[in-house]
Amino acid sequence: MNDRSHPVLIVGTGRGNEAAILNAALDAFGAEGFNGASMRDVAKRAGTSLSNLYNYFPSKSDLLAEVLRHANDELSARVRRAVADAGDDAAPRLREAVRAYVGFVVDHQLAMTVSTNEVRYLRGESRERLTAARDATQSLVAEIVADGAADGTFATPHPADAARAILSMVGAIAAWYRPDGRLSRGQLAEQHARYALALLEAPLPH
Amino acid sequence: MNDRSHPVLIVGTGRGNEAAILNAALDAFGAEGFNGASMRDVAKRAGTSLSNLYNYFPSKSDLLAEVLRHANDELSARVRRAVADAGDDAAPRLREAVRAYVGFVVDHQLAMTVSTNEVRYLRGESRERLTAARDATQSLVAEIVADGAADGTFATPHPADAARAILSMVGAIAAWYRPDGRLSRGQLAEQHARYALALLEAPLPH
DNA sequence: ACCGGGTGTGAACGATCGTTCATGTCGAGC
DNA sequence: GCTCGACATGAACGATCGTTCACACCCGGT
Repeated sequence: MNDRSHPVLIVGTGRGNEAAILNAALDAFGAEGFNGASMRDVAKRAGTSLSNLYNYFPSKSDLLAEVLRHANDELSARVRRAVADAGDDAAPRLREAVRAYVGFVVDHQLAMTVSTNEVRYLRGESRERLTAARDATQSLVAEIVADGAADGTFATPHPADAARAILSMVGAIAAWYRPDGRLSRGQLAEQHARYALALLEAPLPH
Repeated sequence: MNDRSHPVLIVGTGRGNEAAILNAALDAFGAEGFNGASMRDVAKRAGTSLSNLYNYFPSKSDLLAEVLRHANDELSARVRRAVADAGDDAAPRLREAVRAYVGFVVDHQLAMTVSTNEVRYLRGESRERLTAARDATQSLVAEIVADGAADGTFATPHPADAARAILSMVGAIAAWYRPDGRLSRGQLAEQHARYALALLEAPLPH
């Protein structure tokens, strides 16, 4: 049991069963959807009791919010790290950002799926906090595109929307990717980096 | 009431309240998700009684399956029509296919959202039937890409996956498009047609 | 005149939901 | 040795769920 094809998203948090509960919630929400999964499902997957969940999270919604926060934190950290090591030119910076983004989607496919499909079930402040955090992550890519468009590296006449198109295309990988499929993790990242640069009308190697 | 910014997806079907129920189910599933929306919600939106729904559809799942079938039928018809009038060359054929696809997403944003987000709650035969129908629709675009790659119109080294990337990018419009936003329906279609051709590494007008 | 099927309704069933509560254990700090 | 908070449990609450049922209305064919 617990033999996964991907790294665990949430590691020890200091509190007793918190990480186990969060990972269980990720699995449950991913398998059945937020409304389809019950707190009893989450408890069973986490190997604890139903009522104990409420010692860690005040409600099912808060549990979802915490899961999504951890997912975006990891994605954001990966993209930030990749871009920081990519020099100053827009093209290689974008290439590395896309490769990092694809890497997250492959490594944490379920987290990406839950992030895109279930965020709409959050309400109020937690919804806004998460949307803002996700926008910040996406801005990492959008700024590279804007820089490249400004200095002529990217010739696309619509750079502002192109960033969103690229992120949509990359995020959607989570909906169809299978680890045992035709494409390896590396090939997938390479292909999508090229798609992104082509879409931006950047010069490509032949 | 019933003052919509988009055309109604399902029109009269011959049976009494069938179309009203299907459109109500589309609205309910779109607003709350399949598991979040109740049959009582659907009945209220359709202006009929809870038990009467079961005179038309044997279960909530069958109701979802019918909604998704109508949505894909309309999308498929639009793309087919557009491609049929687009001549023989791959580039204009792809352009018209993407424009038609974007047009559907804009005109039936909720249907597109429900189609992508809720299809996973179908099980068994209805799930397979719908997946097959959706694959057939997507193949309309995939075949154009394959033809264009074969005759050299599209220079991308990865044509098979490029079609999926394009459809992901276009389908994702449903997640963010707002009718009162910066982009008109026509501009959105034009931009995405260009994104698609650029991604395929086709020659572009300057 | 009657009858059967399509269409409609309100009440009800058993199951499951998110959440709360009373209670228990256990180890760290005084 | 005692206390207190963190962690854990099973039972229970009221609400809501999908579905079924018994029963009515209406109308075209006999």
